Amino acid sequence: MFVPTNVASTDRNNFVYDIIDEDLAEGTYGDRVATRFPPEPNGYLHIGHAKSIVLNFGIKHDYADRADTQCHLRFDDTNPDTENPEYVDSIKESVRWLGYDWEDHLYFASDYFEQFYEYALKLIRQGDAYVDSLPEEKIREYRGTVTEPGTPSPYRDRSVEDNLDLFRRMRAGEFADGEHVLRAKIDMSSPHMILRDPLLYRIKHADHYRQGDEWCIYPMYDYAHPLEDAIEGITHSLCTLEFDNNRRVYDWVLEHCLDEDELPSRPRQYEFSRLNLGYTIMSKRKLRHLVDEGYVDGWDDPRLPTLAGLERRGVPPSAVRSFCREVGVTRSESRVEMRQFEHALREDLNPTSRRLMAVLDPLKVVATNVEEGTVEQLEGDYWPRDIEKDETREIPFTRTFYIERSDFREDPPDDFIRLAPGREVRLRHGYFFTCEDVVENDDGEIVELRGRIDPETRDGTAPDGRSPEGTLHWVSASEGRPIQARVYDRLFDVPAPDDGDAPFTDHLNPDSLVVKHAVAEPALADQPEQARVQFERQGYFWPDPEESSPEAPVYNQIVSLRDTWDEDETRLTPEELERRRKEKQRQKEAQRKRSQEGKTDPVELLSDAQRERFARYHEELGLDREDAATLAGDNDLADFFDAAQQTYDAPQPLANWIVNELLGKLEERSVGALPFGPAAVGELVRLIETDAITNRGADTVLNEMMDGGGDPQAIVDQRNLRQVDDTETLADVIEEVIQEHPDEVARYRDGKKNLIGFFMGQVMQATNGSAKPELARELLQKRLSDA
RNA sequence: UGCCCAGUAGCUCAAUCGGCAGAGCGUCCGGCUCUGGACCGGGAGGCUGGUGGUUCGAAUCCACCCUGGGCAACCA
Repeated sequence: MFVPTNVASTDRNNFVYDIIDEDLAEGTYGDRVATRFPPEPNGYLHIGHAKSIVLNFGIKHDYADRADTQCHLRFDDTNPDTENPEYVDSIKESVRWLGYDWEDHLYFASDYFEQFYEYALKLIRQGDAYVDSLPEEKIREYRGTVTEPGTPSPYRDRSVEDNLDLFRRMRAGEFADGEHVLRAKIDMSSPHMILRDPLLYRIKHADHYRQGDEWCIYPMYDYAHPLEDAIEGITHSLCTLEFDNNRRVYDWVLEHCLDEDELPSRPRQYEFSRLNLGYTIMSKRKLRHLVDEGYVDGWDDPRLPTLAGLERRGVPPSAVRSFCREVGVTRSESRVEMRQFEHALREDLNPTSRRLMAVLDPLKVVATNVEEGTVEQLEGDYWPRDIEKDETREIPFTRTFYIERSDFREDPPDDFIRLAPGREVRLRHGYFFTCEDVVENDDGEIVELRGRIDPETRDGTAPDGRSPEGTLHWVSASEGRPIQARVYDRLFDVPAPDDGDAPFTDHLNPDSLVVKHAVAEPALADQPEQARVQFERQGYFWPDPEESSPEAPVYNQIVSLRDTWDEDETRLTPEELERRRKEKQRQKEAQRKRSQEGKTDPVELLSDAQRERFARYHEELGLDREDAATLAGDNDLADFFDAAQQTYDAPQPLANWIVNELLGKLEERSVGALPFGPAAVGELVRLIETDAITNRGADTVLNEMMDGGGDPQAIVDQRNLRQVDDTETLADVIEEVIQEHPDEVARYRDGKKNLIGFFMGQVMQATNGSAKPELARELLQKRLSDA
């Protein structure tokens, strides 16, 4: 079991953690934090799911010291057509592999079928659900489109008795598939398609892998999911962005199924963006296609982003966890570069993998001054000097050995620091070697290199102090052991194989798997079972768990070493960076133009009646165009504005406040739902305009009014928000702030003038936001420029 | 031509109540080195999608616009 690190819990904050912090502070759920990972057992898990698993189970660990936490593994198995136990097992296995433990919180949505049914009866009795007998196409037709409202089904107004009877008979199996459905009665004309009477249940005479033929009606996701969360006492229900729309039904279901007293602590859904990785695909359907059509070797093919594939490839689960923490949790869609994942792998593997030598693409080398048949045992450290581990192994050196074919160039470029004719290199853990001859076959292919070692350099240093630039790995020809090395590259050769019109299989990278007949030093056979090792200068490898055997070792490359010399087409050269920068600049410029061209006068968006009101606001009251249009465009808001003028007749300041401040705090509420009326706002604006309070003080007052109403003047008195415009008082405050922040003062005087904002912030904070800002700023600037 | 979501460094993300625009990756330069790895030091890279507004002060609030994505399954 892994122990979460402090880094993970304190540094890796995200908006979900902010929400949990707040709920904990307010006691929304007491001291409970319950999350869940709810896969449907219809496929294998992939790296995208890992993000969700790490988020959900990570919360359980990160909050364990502050709250009563749990994370459920729940199979969302409400569709009998696609689900089966094989997937259940593989999912459990992958969650465990990632290092997480659901303890005794293993659940199946199918266990709740009876409860779902009871809740459905409740909805019907409340008049919130009805049985619709329209055929499928008609339902679709009646739903309307994104631009046209839907029309109610003729069955929408069936009596509660009829609905109850029909629904019971649906369950009893009296009807064929598709004859009836149960629908929520919400709003067929809602601009949110999802609220146009969503389906709750459909008839499906199918065997369920856990329930058998017990049921012939099955609940839909939108209905089942919120109830599953509520039944299990989930507090924060985290899912991906595409469920954003569904949240409206989620809330509706809970608000109509749960009792009044359960609502304050009901589960809430929050969405985050799913993980997209470059050069691969993440859709279950497409992954299945690759497996079924034989493009890859099963769900656990090491090239696949499935967790089973990563496991087989040798990726350490700890690396997947830290990768997921690194990419973070946000609501903005993004595509993470593969190199970010590779970096996480290397970071994990570097301190934990022994170094060994293996030549993947062997080129024969003969050291002519070494006697034939002698085997000299050299000693080699398993760990580089910067890793504090001290272990060695013996490495046999012989007259004939292999080096990497790519480590020799007959005609080397300037910056090539490896072997070339006449050039000396260091053999890792061994002698300096100079190449003297190149032997080619009839085709002109290099088949052998000949040269001499310097016997004085056995310990890696020369008596005369010379030191070759390059160091090569090598393996004795007679003592080395043949192994098969499978070198993997990205599965696709484009960053986004999902995009575009061409079938995604067109972008398959033909070189995603290269099998090498390699040779490794003998010590490789002495490693613990399934040990991950680094083949020096190449990458990290481990034995394939399925196909490797002591007699015929097969090694998978987990990830290559970072290589700053080899040409890599995905490498970001300075030119490429410059190109991208310019490209971005161009796009911004183009966008600017388009946004200017597309700009419309907000007045054009008004109806005729609203225009009349706009004209009055703009021409008679003298409001500026935008404010007038914004107010006129919202009848409730405009009424509110008109009423507020009765209290305080100052149109433009009132409009400013209502549009710029009140509107921002309203969010989804309407002005009618506020705990205070227009008179209070009129009063508030009067306080500002008469210089009784500052804008910032007014903001504090408004916030308090948003929570519980109240009289502005009373709040001002109670919270002591009266504006401070007394020079002496302010000077004292400023003096104090300056004394407390000598560093910032120095930096300000050094030229970092925008620190004035910082100082203003301090002054405002010290005065509870009631310092007269213009005066404070003036005094501050004066005081700060005094040397 | 509806509703919802999102635009901050090349990439992924931060930025407390509106108050100093930062970090990791990548990149470049230097150091160290028996891995062209790792490590250490330093640099470059930003009109916070745009325009206007509110404010002493806007990445953050308001309006309009631009770009990208999601939603019209008896899938989840």
